[in-house]
Order: sequence, then structure tokens, then C-alpha cells
Amino acid sequence: MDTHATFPQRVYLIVASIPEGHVTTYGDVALLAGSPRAARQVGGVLKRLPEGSRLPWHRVVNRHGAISLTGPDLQRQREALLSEGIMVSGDGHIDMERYRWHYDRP
DNA sequence: CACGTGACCGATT
DNA sequence: AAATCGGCCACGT
Repeated sequence: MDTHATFPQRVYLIVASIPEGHVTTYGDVALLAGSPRAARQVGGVLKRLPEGSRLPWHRVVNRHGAISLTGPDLQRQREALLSEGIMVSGDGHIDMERYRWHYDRP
């Protein structure tokens, strides 16, 4: 990971590399971005994505395997996950054993 | 510079 | 098992 890149830039690269049909957690993204305790900031970055971004932000969930968004936003993320074959319960829970992405490579 | 704010997390009740 | 408590740190004001 390029340590000269800004935090949001690093987050973008990591999230962009999550394969379709898989998910990861805010904490893991923070870890890979080189700030192991900046999970909240990952959420902050995803919230402020530029309009029209193609980044698969919906593939990031919390440590419980649950969608952290609420209301209509929760439903939007749920639809996005369902549409790529990920099973999501009505209240936004995902089977992490099955869908969790394990990063491999420098 | 000094707060206040979270799409969070781990440890501790 | 679930709620609470600190800690965290990038960002805005």
C-alpha cells in the first residue's frame, strides 16, 4: 500500500479490490489502510463518496456482519448486496463465515 | 489551536 | 447474549 496516499485514497483502493459477492468490515479496511483503529473514519470516507462513484461501498459491513446504515439507506445497501448474490436477512445481517473476504497479497 | 462528531471496535459488565 | 464504556482518529468548524 502506498503510504504517500491520503487516508481516503487508501480506503478507495482497498474497497475497490473487494471481489463481487464478498464483503469485509470497517475494521479490516482500516487495518489494511495502515490505521488499525480508524474504523469509524472508514465509515466517514464512505459516507462522503463523490457523487456517481462506482466504488462498491456496499461490500463493507460492521464486525457483526450487519449493515450499519439505517432506514432507507439500509435497504439500499441490502438490495445492492442481494443483487450480487449475497444473502441478507430482513434486518441486514450477513453470514460472514460464508462471504467474508480474506485479503491476500502485499 | 480546540473542540465536537461519528456507515466503529474490543473489553468489560 | 446484549448493553455499556472508553478509546480512536480523520474532518469539519
